[in-house]
Amino acid sequence: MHYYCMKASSGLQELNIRPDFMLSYKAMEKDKIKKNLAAALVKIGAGNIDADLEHPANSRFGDYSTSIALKLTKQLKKNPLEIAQMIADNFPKIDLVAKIDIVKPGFVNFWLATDYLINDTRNIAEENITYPKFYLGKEHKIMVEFAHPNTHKLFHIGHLRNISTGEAIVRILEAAGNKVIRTNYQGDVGLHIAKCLYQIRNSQSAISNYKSLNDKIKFLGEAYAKGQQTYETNEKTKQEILDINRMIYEQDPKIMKLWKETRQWSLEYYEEIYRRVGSHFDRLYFESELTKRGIELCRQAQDMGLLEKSQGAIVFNGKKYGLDTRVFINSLGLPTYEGKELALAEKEFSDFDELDKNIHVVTPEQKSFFNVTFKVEQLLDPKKYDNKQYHLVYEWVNLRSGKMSSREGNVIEGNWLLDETKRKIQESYKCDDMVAETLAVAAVKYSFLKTGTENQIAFDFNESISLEGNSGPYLLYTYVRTQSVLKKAVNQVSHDRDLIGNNDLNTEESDVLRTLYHFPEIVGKAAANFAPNLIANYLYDLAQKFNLFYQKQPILKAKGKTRNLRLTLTRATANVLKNGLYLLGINTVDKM
RNA sequence: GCUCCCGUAGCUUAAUGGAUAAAGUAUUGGUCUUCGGAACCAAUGAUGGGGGUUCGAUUCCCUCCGGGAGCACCA
Repeated sequence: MHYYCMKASSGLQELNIRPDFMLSYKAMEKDKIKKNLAAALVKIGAGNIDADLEHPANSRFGDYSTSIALKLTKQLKKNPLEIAQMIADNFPKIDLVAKIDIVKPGFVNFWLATDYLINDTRNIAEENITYPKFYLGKEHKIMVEFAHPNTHKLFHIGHLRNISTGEAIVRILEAAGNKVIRTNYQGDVGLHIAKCLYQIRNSQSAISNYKSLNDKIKFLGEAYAKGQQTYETNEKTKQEILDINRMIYEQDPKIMKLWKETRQWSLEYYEEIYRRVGSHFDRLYFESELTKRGIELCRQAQDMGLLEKSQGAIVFNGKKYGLDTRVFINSLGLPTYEGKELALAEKEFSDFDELDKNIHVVTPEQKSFFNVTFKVEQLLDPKKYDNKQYHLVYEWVNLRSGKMSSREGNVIEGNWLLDETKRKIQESYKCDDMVAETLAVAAVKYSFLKTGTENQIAFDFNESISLEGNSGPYLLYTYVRTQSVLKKAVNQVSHDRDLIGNNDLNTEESDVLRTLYHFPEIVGKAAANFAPNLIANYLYDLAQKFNLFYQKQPILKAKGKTRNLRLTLTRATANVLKNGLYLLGINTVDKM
């Protein structure tokens, strides 16, 4: 077994991933070339160094390329082309490599033997795909905490981006060999709820008036907006809202009935959305279950000298660590978000035995919050928390016209977006309800996932949710094409049939062939960088190449070996699309 | 004021320090006697400004400009 270290992106360096837990590849093409390249480098006197080896962006530069010769000019005191030639001359002859080229400034380009690639493709066509392993510790166990909508509020398109990202991260890490625990932390106490409940208590309409889930959620949203308004403008009601907030924290029976019922509305509403987008959770955590333990842990931290009293509150003084100062227990004696986080961490790290890592999928404005709480946890119990917590930043979904805010009433609800997309699909194309639903979810999820998590999305319905070009429906359409062809292929490809020896491929066949085998590597990279967009981009590239191949090269009308090869390429493309889309949390359809 | 993130074609986005900066969309023109036109081909069009490190910078460093976020009792 070779251990293969993948370079972590800058954001990942703070994970302190130990090399032996990185990626363990089972002898892939790349490892074989790397090994022989290393041998050649020793031979020419460059010593034991790790050379770069990548797929060139342009396929005319071969399947793999290294720029190591350019980097060795000083050390070897030779010009790069000379060094490149020496590397090529000393590279051990192996069947895998058909050709080595030396190019301009000093690149060494490797061309893989077509026979090998065809063999790979045949494996993929038989759905025999092995992903590289990516482990973050010896337990191979990771918690991914995502979605986290707060009760009594709308599930908006920002949450939709979160849940799409979180779900994809979960599936990718699972594919990379980990046991993944899905959790979801929801705020069901706090001022936003007090505002909402205050308004309901003081309104004329009884909550029993609202029957459908839709009406209930709409009612909650309106109540919150009004409560928010009076909180800001009326000092007297502000005090009453603060009282209600305290009652919720203290689980005062006078407010519990209303709180429980409205909270349940929210939870049912969220369950419906989770089902709709194909997510589920192993454990839902709630702020309300953390109040008591949060206070206890803060007291404990205070006794240890980690937290201190300041202006009636209990705070963490971050200055000596270069961090912000933040409040853990406010001057009313209630635990803040920070205080409760200590109790959450304790639960999360004991409910499922030992974890290698806990990944929190959360927007960037909570950086300061996480830096501080992670620090306090680590000081509280280094053995338990050291290097275990990670804040995976995903960025906001903003509107072209500006930020969404409930105050402005321009919050775009997740369900609305899915419904609108579905409607648009059904207006433009003939397809049944199930297919339209799958396509809508695919279009929405893909539109979020194709962008890197660290980029803000400027959302515009007509432009963001596309059904053509680089879109979810395009990938599904490509998959449907493959299914259609494969169904019509009366003589299924016989995998025993010798495809090898048919090396005279045309450009389109070759391009598909030379893209298919990247798939496991891409999944490994996506896992190591927590970057679903790498898979999205790869699938799109593959789909484009397949569609061009499909356009120019008849599959079913071809004869003999050519037909078999083309069918194998088609089947392999289908499998990569299906498996890749699964990793993105997107279902395929056979007809559309 | 301090800290962090982001500035790539009209718009939305790609690009482990590598080769001619890649797509979608929009605009214009083309492809159907052919396996699904939600497709394919072509044209037009870009790294915010200025320094630096390097054989090589969209990428790393400095600075300026522009956008976003955070910095004590919200979550």
